[in-house]
Amino acid sequence: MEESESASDKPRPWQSYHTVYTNAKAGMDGVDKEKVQRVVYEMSKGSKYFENEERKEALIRQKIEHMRARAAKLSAADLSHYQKVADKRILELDSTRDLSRIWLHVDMDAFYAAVETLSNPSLKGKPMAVGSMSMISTANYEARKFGVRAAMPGFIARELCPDLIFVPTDFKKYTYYSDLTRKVFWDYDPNFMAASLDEAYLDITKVCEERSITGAEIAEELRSRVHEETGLTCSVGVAPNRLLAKVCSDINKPNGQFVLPNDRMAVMTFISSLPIRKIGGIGKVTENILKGVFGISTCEEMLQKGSFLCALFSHSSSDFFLSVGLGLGGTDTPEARFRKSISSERTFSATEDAALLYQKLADIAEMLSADMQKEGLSGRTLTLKLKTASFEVRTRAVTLQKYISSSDDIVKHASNLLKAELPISLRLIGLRVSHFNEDKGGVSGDPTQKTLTTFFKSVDASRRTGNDQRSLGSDLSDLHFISEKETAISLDNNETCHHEFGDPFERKHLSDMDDKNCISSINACEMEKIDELSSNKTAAMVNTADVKERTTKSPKRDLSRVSEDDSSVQREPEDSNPDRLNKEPSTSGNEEFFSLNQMEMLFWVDDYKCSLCGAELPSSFVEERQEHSDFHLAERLQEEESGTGLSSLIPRLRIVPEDCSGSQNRRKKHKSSPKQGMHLPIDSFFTKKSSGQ
DNA sequence: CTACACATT
DNA sequence: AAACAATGTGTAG
Ligand SMILES: Nc1ccn([C@H]2C[C@H](O)[C@@H](COP(=O)(O)OP(=O)(O)OP(=O)(O)O)O2)c(=O)n1
Ligand SMILES: [Mg+2]
Repeated sequence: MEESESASDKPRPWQSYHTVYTNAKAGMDGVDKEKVQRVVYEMSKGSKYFENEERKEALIRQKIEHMRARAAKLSAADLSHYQKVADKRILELDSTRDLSRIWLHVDMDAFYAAVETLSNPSLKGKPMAVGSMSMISTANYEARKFGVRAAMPGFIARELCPDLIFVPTDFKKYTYYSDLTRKVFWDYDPNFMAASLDEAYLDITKVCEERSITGAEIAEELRSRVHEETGLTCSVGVAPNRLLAKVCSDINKPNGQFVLPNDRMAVMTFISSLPIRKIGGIGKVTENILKGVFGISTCEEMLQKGSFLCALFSHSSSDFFLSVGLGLGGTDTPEARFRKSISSERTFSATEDAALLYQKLADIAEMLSADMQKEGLSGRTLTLKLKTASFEVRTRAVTLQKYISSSDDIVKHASNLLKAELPISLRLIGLRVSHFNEDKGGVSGDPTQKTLTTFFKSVDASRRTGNDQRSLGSDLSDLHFISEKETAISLDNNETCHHEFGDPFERKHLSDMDDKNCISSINACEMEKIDELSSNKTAAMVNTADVKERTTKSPKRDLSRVSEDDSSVQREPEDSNPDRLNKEPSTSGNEEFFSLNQMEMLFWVDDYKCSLCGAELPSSFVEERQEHSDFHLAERLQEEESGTGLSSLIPRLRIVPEDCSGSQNRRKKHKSSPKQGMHLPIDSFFTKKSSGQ
């Protein structure tokens, strides 16, 4: 506020620092962005963190310059060619539009903060943030008025709002309330996809039909039911696909809803003036690049600049951008995917003491190994992640001949990787294991499928548009199946963080955009479905409706993890830990879902009784519930097994195909697959080569 | 495959 | 004083 200087000559260095904290977000209406910018800058400048941010920004600026130069070099002939390419792709994409489904996205308002206020009403009306001085998970709307928001360090937030009250995170609480909301969601779509503890996607097509009522009415009813059951408010978005529904739920947040009719014209009108940054998958960097290089700020401009996008970006990236311009998104259903990697990392005060670093490494290996054991995982690729004292991140990986999972094996190989980096001053060490064996995909026919998939790639790939992905399994009401993980961490005191897993919604792609290509993906998803397994045997039993065509969603598992770490704070019972670190309850529990879900759905009636066997377990017994669901899962798996022949299964089994290369999407772009050149050879040549010089 | 970058919660 | 953690995905080489 007051930057009282009227003088225009005064230097304002903070204006050059681009924080993400001033981006539009619900509750940021009357915020004095200039002040936030200045305070964040003042609190940041001179720090190692800040210097690294500046370095990264400089690289992005370079990237933009480079792309600009390439765009400027395109000849009239090139542009003419790409215009044709773009027009053709737009037509193809548009032909995949499916306006037959009605998707609803629910997003709880200031979730963690709202839950904390329920348990401590005295917080009502006061600016409050959930998290620590190091990191804030979220803030209530009173605090947001000051510019305080998720992902902001607490010490900076306090500067913006001196009276800010800090409340440590308590995942058990959030999981409990999340389960309550899911119970409501389940009534509208038993196959709903949970995107995180506080978000979910529901395909309400069927409910609307059966009850002959509109999406708006369902939204209204669902919101009031959620409020009745939990005392919490949420915001809803209803649209023809998930990508749009997600955007819509943010429009009238908090405690509001927005319905986008299943009408092509309505969609195009809506999407046209929409800032691209509102689309999931388009973050700070992508926004800057599209704006800086092509002057694109709104979705409709994606179509207008289609020729440039096709000329400078990879096929998948440009397809994604074009589909955004058309307002396309995922309308299909499920598929659950299994985790592809598991990792653990820790931040500590920077040190260059090799012995100390090796000790930290061993600690992390221990935690990771423990997490892997909980899920019976073992993998061949080990990746060491390092963050230097200057915040520079490095990764070093090795792919082994054999699968490893023991702490000793991990430490052994990780030490070799670290050794090559010494001497070095680090502030974080992390380890990730991927290339699993376990899950392997067993189940019927995977191998075959993969192969086939490969072939199809070009072909069918087709996709269906949109895609999102999702994840989650969905359902299950209670159990949180899905798992979301949230983690909180703590550093010194308690910091917390968290996060959940993903939601997969729409796109992913991204990547670095670099000059040539970048991003991509869009559709995708498809993939094989696992269904084989699950659906087969089990599915048969229950299925709710069965249908949706194929399997319906399967569950997904998820990942969750936890780590514990040093001490710190609380942790609850074990695995799930409390705040600080993350936690999530479940862990292995998730896996079950998928099967459970499909088949019968294990559900906690009245929130305490198992729908399958009547056993009573209050939702606060997170772990116990997991074990319980595991038990049922195991039952099902056995049944399945006998049928399919999987043999070892363990709890998690199912695996999905996954394969490394990405089957699903196909689009990965040329890169990996040599073959695909078919469709875009021309583009590729021009794009990369000729223009690039 | 490896390394890196981006995104999301 | 103080800037997380976990996962997925794309891409270049
Ligand atoms: N960087 C982030 C983003 C989110 N969260 C947590 C806290 C949120 O309560 C929860 C849900 O995320 P949302 O993005 O939906 O944010 P909120 O629900 O808090 O607020 P909103 O009202 O904007 O949805 O996830 C977090 O810990 N760190
Ligand atoms: Mg929310």
